[in-house]
Amino acid sequence: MGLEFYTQMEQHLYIYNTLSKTKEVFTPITPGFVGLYVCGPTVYGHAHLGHSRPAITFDLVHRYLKHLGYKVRYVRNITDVGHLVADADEGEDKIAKKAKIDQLEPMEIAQTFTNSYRNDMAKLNVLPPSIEPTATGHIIEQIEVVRKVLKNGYGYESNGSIYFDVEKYAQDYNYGKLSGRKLDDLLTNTRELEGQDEKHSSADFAIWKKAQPEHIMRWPSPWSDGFPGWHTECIAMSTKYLGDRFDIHGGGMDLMFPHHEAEVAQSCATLGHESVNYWMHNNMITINGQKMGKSLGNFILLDEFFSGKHKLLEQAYSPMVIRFFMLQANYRSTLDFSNEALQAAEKGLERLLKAVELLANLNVSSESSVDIAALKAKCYEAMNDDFNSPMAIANLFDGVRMINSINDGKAHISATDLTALTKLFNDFVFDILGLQKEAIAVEENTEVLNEVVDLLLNLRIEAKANKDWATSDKIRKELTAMGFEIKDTKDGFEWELKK
RNA sequence: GGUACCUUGGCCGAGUGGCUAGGCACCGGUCUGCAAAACCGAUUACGGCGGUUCGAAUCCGCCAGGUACCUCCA
Repeated sequence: MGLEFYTQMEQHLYIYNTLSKTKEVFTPITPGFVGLYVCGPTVYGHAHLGHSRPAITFDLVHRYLKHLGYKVRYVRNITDVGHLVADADEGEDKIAKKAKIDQLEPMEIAQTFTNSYRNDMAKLNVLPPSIEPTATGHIIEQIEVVRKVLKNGYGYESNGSIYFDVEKYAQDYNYGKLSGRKLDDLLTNTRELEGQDEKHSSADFAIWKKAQPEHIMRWPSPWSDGFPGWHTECIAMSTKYLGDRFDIHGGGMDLMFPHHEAEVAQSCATLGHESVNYWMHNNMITINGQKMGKSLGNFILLDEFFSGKHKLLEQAYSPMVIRFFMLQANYRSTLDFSNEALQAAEKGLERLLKAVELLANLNVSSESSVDIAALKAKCYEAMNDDFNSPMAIANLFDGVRMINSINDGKAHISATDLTALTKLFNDFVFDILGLQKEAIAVEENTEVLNEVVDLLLNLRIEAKANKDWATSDKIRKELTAMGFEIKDTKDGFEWELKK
C-alpha cells in the first residue's frame, strides 16, 4: 500500500478543474501529500438534504485520495459567525434578540447545530475532516487578511466597515476567472438595493462589518467592533492550515460566485498569487424535479429521511440508501430525488451488499472463468476519470453478477482470483465508496427470535413433507408480511429479516 | 432581464462522432410443489426544429423547459 501502490497504478487521476473547465491530471504540490479544503455548513439549522451532496462528494474524494496512498489533510470549516441576527426567515425571531431574552448564548445555538451536523454526517459514514476550524476561532487570522488587503490597496473603509475594492483589483488581476463572470456585466446587471450606499461599487463585498447594536457576536478590530465578512473566513483558514498554495478547494456550485471568486481575489490581493490549484464544484439536488425550498414545502431534513417523517416521503430511507443514491450519479450532475428513485437505489444497494457477503462462502476451482484483473482495471479507470462513481458502481455490478454466477455453480474462480475479487470489493464498496452494512434492526433478543423463526420454518418443512401446502404457504406468507424473506434451499431454508 | 450549465428508455442515471453502460420496474425462460433469491434472454432512448458529416445522443444554430448564480446574510 502507500505510495508504492499509487505508483503501481499506471493511470493518472484526472480532476475536473473549474478554473480551466477541463479534466486535468492531478499533480500534488508535495508528492505524496494532498491539501483539501471544503466549505462546510453554516450552523443555524439542522442539516437538510442539500448538505449531504458536498459532504458525500468530497468524502469520496477524500477516501479515494487516501486509498491511492496520499496523506490527506482535509479541512472543512464550520461557519458560526455573522448570521446570528436576522435570519433568512423573516418571520422567525431574530436569534440574537431571542438569545438575549432567553439567556441563550449564540455559541450554544451554533454548538447545537454543529453537533447535529456531525451526527448526521456520521450516519452517512462521512469521515470526519482532519481539521474542522470554526470562524469564531479564527477572528485574528481574518483581521490579518483584512489588514493585508488594506495595506496592498485593494480595500477601503466606510463607516467602520471594510470593503474589497473589486474595480481596483480588476485592474491588476482577472476578477471573474473562476466563475466566468465579467465585471462589466456584473456592474450593469446589478440592481440597486438598500444599504448599499457604504460601498463604492455594487460589485464590492464586505470583508469586515461593523456590528449593529443588536448584533451580539462582535469582536474588536482597528476599524470597529464588528465581525468578519464571510468570504474572508475560508481564505484565512484554508491558507492557515494548508499553506499559501494548496491542492484542492471544493464546495457546491452555488458557492462559486461570489464566495469562491472572492476567495481567489483575496488570495491574490494578500499573497500576490492564487492559493488553489484545483477547484472542484458539486452540482445541486432537486426533489421531484423542483429545487428545494422552504416556501415550496419540499424542504426535507436529513433526519426526516432517516425517520421517514415528512409528508413527501413514503417511507424511511436509511443513510446508506441516501449515500448510495448520490454515488450513483456524477457529482457534477444535478440529481433528482423521488420516492421511486430512492426505492430503486435501496434495492440496488441490497443486491450489491448481498453479493459482498457471498464472497466469503464461494467455492474455489483450479481455474477461473472470470476476468478479475479486467474488472479491477475498469473500476480504477472509472475513479481516475474525475471520481466517476456511477461508472465504478456499474462495473461493480458486473462483479455482482460474477459472484452470483459462481455461487450458482455457473461460473468458477481460482483461489488467487477470489482473493483479488474480495479485496477489490472491500476496497471499493467499503473504503472508497464508504458504504456499510446497515445495523440490524432487531438487536435485542436476537437469539430467541432466531429460534422462534427456525421453529416455524421447521414446522413448515414438515408440512411440506406432508404436501400440506396450505399450512406451508400460510407460514411463509405471514412471516413475509412481517418483513421476513424466506428462501427454500435444497437442504431446508434460509431467512432474513428485512428492515 | 443577464451569465453559465443541463434536458437520455416506465423511473433514476452513465456515456462527447460509428462499438451492450448500470440499477430499479416490466415481460419470457431455467430452478422451485408454488414462490422468493439467483442466472439466462427480450423490449423500451437520446426535449423540438434545422445544419455540419459517409455517419451525431455526442459538434453548430434557433426554440421550449429546468437548475445555479447575478442582492443582503451565510
